[in-house]
Amino acid sequence: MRWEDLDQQPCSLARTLAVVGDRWTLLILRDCFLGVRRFDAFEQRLGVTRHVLTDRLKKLVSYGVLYKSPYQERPLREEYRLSEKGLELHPVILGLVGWGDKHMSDERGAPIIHIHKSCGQEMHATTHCSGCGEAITAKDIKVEVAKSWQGHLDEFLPSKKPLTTP
Amino acid sequence: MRWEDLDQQPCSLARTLAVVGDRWTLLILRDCFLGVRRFDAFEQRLGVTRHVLTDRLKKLVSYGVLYKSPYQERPLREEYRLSEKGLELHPVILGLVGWGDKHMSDERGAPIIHIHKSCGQEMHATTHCSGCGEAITAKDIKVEVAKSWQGHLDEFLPSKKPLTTP
DNA sequence: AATATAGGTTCCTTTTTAGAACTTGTCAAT
DNA sequence: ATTGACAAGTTCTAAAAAGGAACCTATATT
Repeated sequence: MRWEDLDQQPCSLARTLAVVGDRWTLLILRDCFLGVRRFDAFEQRLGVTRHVLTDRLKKLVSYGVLYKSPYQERPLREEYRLSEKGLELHPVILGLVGWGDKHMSDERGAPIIHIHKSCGQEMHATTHCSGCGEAITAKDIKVEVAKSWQGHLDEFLPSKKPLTTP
Repeated sequence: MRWEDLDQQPCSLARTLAVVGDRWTLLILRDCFLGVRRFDAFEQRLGVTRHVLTDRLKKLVSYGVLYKSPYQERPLREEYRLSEKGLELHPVILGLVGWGDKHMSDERGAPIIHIHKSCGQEMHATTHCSGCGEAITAKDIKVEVAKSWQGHLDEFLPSKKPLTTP
């Protein structure tokens, strides 16, 4: 698979990675969620080269994750803001942060805490089934090819034959 | 910021990206969650070069996300399996897949469906507050510097002053 | 007239990735 | 006994991406 074809793959994960799956994009989006909006602010906070930053912001705008909004005229200056589509990446950010809090923290613990405004508590994200509302882990889920894709994805799901003895 | 210092940053997102934030790693982990375990299976499914695959698998093992498990001797052959730590990345995968299902699908819809074994329903992931259990969106959450990090992270959270007029 | 600012673009170097061929230990077939 | 296949890599060269610094443009300030 070539990297530039990622958004044509029959896999939603691959298609999402076509948008956010390179070196700097998720760090840029983290800063967006923290309220950063301007080119030079991203540059200074991330230490990313201007060339790469220009490219990533353009890509995020072209996919509709960010949009440009003018904040002054003469000379025209625009800032980058999360669209509704971009805001919906929040669960991905929370998932990555939650894993890092648990598995990558040093003795000082998590640097940033999240507070649920409506209940006031310090929280981390938990993942639930949209059908029944119960909390889930990886082992609670199985996957299948969707009806509309059957016959076009036959070799995508590995067979469930035991691998250790033929 | 240099890319190789990412796992030293005072940010759990950055630290997680040090493990999973490069081109192929999340696709490799997707395949792990689908049951793929062997070097040549990853290579054929992903079309990644053997050099890069070797490097990424080594990195995932060194961070404890995967572990090697022998499935034959003479000659020794080992497969790569998700550790408990790796299994806990499932919410990240579900988050990316869910966003792609919603925003990157074509007219055939999502290619893969997820079924919650215990309730039997087709599901997608929803994100909840660990404190009160309510479903949340980006706008329900605010962030603060943790007590143990105060004084060391002053310029990390942007000030909340209005940006448009000084 | 010189300097600052925001948001880039251009140029050159270094690092990563792609693509293909080669290696190693073992087993099965000719 | 030799040949070929298999799994899991390693080694090479070429292409693509990222890093780093200087330059550009329009306006506003000193």
